[in-house]
Amino acid sequence: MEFLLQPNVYSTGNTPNLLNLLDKMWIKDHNSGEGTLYIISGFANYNGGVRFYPYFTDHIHKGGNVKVIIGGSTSQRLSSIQIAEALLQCGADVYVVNRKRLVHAKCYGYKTPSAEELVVTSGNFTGPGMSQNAEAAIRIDSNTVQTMGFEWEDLFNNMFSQGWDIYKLDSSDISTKSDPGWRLLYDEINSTVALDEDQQVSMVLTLSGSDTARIQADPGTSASKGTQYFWLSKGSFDFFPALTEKNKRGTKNTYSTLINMNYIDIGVINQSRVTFEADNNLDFRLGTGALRNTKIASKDDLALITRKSEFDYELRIIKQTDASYSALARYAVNYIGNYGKRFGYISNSDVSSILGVSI
DNA sequence: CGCACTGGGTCT
DNA sequence: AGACCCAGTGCG
Repeated sequence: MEFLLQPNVYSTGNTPNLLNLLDKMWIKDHNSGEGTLYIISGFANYNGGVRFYPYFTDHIHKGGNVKVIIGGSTSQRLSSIQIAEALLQCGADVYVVNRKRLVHAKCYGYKTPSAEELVVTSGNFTGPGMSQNAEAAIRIDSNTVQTMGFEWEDLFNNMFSQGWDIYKLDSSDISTKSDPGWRLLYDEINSTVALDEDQQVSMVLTLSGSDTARIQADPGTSASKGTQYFWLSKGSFDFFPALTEKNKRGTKNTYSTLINMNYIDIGVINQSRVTFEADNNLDFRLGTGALRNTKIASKDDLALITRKSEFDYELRIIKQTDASYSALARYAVNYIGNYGKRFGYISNSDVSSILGVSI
């Protein structure tokens, strides 16, 4: 049994967030191909599931099942077209329940011939719900699940027999989207809504040696070879748009998207790719090629990445010697990796007052 | 020539 | 084995 309140506020089992709790339950403690994985969530978006798509696919190819119930609405942005497509492409059964009030539960788990496990949480199957929102979650072990008489199939069957307005989506319908269930889902990519106020934030990231090696390198040298990245935490999926682009060459699944990056310090506006290396080493990387050879950032300097809108970002390097360094660095509260890297978020309005510029 | 890929390393 | 860290290769 394990309880947590994310992000990294309180945990009885050294698990910082819901994403890692589901990692443990579904991937570490469950054998791919065995039984059925279950998801119930009122809200769902692409980045909520991006860590799991290769595993779901593998699990289903080996004979397992994935059953998903998500909320939908024609008037509210509950669950997205993109996550429904991704889950269907994994081979999952996807059910959309019309109207928010009917599904406000968030439960995750699995059933195998020998065990059933259950996570009950406030965290939705979304990027923020998985990591940065303050959400509680409890993982209930199979003995306790059995003792209380919980069974996933009973829960699903009872939900299906309530007479609710439920639409089962079909993978053969992805291109046409003729089923009315699709109209209960919103479009993450082509939507024009402004960011919520709580998403008008900047990421504060301490830079590692590999983050700045190519920035410091001279052109044409061996140290300048390869791609210039900032390595991020996969706990920051929610800071970026849906990572819906899959790799075209190569065999290891990656999920990425392009964002518009305004490199304030050098006056360059470029597209930058943010990539999750799902089948390689779980790297989560932000391409920052415009900084190559510029020498404007050194190890332990800060990158301040400001999200202006869905796809528009600004990047500022804050040197250790800059006056604003300490005021900004204190927002990088999440320790990640094993080399002292930290990241965190600060509201854009607070960035404005610290830097004395309008963001 | 830059960046999508590759595939290790290292610490927990 | 997970998750950042690092140093490239070779493709377009």
